[in-house]
Amino acid sequence: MKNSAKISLHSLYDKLYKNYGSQGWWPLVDLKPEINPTQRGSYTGYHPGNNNYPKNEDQIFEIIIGTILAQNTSWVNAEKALWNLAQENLISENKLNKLDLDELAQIIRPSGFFNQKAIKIQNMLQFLQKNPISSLKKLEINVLRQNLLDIKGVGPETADSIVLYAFNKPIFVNDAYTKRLLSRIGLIPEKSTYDFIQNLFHSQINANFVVYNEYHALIVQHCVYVCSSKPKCSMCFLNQYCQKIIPIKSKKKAKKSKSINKTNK
DNA sequence: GCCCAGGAGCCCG
DNA sequence: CGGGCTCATGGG
Repeated sequence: MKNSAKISLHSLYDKLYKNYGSQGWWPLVDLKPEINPTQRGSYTGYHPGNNNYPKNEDQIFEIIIGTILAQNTSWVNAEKALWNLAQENLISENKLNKLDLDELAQIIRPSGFFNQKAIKIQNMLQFLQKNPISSLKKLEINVLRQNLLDIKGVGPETADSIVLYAFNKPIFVNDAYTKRLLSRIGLIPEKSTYDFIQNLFHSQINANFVVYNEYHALIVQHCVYVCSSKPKCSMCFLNQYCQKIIPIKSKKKAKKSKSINKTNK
């Protein structure tokens, strides 16, 4: 287990891309009548089309709302909330500004944490009134990121997702999947901080919007279906590089230290 | 019923 | 600065 060869971040990207291809994030809601809920992004693999093009302000706005709705939930659930908004033609600053907090919360219910997320969306709306999307586009990347981080309810992953996927600026989006994958293949310690992991990518992968866009999306793709919390190591094309191959059907816990706290809770 | 999902804020030592 | 808690729906 320990003598597996380490893979570089470049090589990891190449292998993910070779296996999964372009992910075309960010997935946008598509209200075309022939597209029913079971044909949308979350069901067809998250990426119905290539979204790597300059976005208009409506699309930027939708992505910003989507990043908040997607916090700590499945994209399927976040998309249901977006779908609810879209059906009432509410994915616009003007419309959302007229909506009161409780109405908004009910509409986005499927995304979970809906009371908190409604507040976060309103915080974002206030921010956008002072800082319209047209002006945000002109900001230097780190200034934009910091402005977003100052909004209550926008943490590092959400800010970076907006910078990258809404504004097409090159920044690497770290997340729970990235940490899980990298720690399993032995590239980082399990308790690495957000910034440490992000800096690792920034130091080894040249700043490029398309690459950062695809890289994060590819990691999500791989971790949802293969390197999941109960990983499918036998079908993983990375298992020759992995430090933590978990045999299928293993019912006993690998370590007993951590599970004790949980079961006694 | 339990576990998990593209986090963030807050509190506490 | 790190760890634990809270927020909550929906699918497996």
